[in-house]
Amino acid sequence: MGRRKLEIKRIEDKSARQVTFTKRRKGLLKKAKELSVLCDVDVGVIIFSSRGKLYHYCSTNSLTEILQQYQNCVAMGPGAQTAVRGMQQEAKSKYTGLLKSGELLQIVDRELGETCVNNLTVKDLVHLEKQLEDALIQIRATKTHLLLDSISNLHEKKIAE
Amino acid sequence: MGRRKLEIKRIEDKSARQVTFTKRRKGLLKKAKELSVLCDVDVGVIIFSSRGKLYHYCSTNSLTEILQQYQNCVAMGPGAQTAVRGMQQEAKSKYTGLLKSGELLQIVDRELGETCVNNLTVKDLVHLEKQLEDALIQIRATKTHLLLDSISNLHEKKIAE
DNA sequence: AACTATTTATAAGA
DNA sequence: TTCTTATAAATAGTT
Repeated sequence: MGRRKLEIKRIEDKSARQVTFTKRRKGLLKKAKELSVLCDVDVGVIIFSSRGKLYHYCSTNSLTEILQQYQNCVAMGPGAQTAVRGMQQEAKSKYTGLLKSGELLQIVDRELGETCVNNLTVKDLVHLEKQLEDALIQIRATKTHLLLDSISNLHEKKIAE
Repeated sequence: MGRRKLEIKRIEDKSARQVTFTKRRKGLLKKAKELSVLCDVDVGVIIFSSRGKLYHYCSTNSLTEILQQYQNCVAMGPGAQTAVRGMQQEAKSKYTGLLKSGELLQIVDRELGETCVNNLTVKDLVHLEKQLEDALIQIRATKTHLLLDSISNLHEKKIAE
């Protein structure tokens, strides 16, 4: 739909490619929205430009929700969801305090046991993911704390000069 | 683009809605593919019909990669997107195989050693943080992969009925 | 960034 | 439903 019929292959001219990207990206996102509204379905579109910039559309709050639907489709039954949620709560209350040396990691390791990752269930992975996230939060908080301490020290020294 | 101009709102007639869904779904997936080829970008499209049937397109091997990128970009600020990309490349080359049982965690734990977390340096924490991030990326990729596999299985079963 | 000649998508009809 | 066709919409090349 233009002056000429365009062969569908990579546009070599960088400038032309960029222009086409802008036009067609807009078009695709518009059509995704129209489809979702007209037909009352959930639609998600993700576009990563070559420079790593993200463009997206989704009919629900976030694509994560759509992923959640994938999970819901999984046969395990509706009870599995509640279980996962409960497990996350447990993890949260269990590790609210400061991360002791390797403690959390040991726990994770123990739970992982000798199981090969190919035999892990989604449930296991969700659990592991949550624990790693908690550990990261702790690590980052500690790091920030240390950095702020260093800045304070420097500041005091400067004042003392 | 049809005999009449169509207002973009839910089509109430069920039959007409189904016909439009079939047509526009095909169109959207085609346009997604064209965009990805013409402009050399990564594109993912997920469509969930109201009956829970899944349709999707992705330019890379699996939706897993794109969803992974999306998850990371959404979790962090938009500025961190480029950094994430680099990190993922690094993690990918570092842990090309599957994550062995607790292997990475054992490494982290060993590096943490007997040191109390309060005595760690910022450098140590940055290192630990990085490793946890890598582990998270692996876990998430594996989880998404499992989920998509489950969907495929379900889909096949449904077709088999 | 706008324009417009054409192609493409598709709404309604057969 | 599938195929057809008139028309709307998207967009390639131009200015």
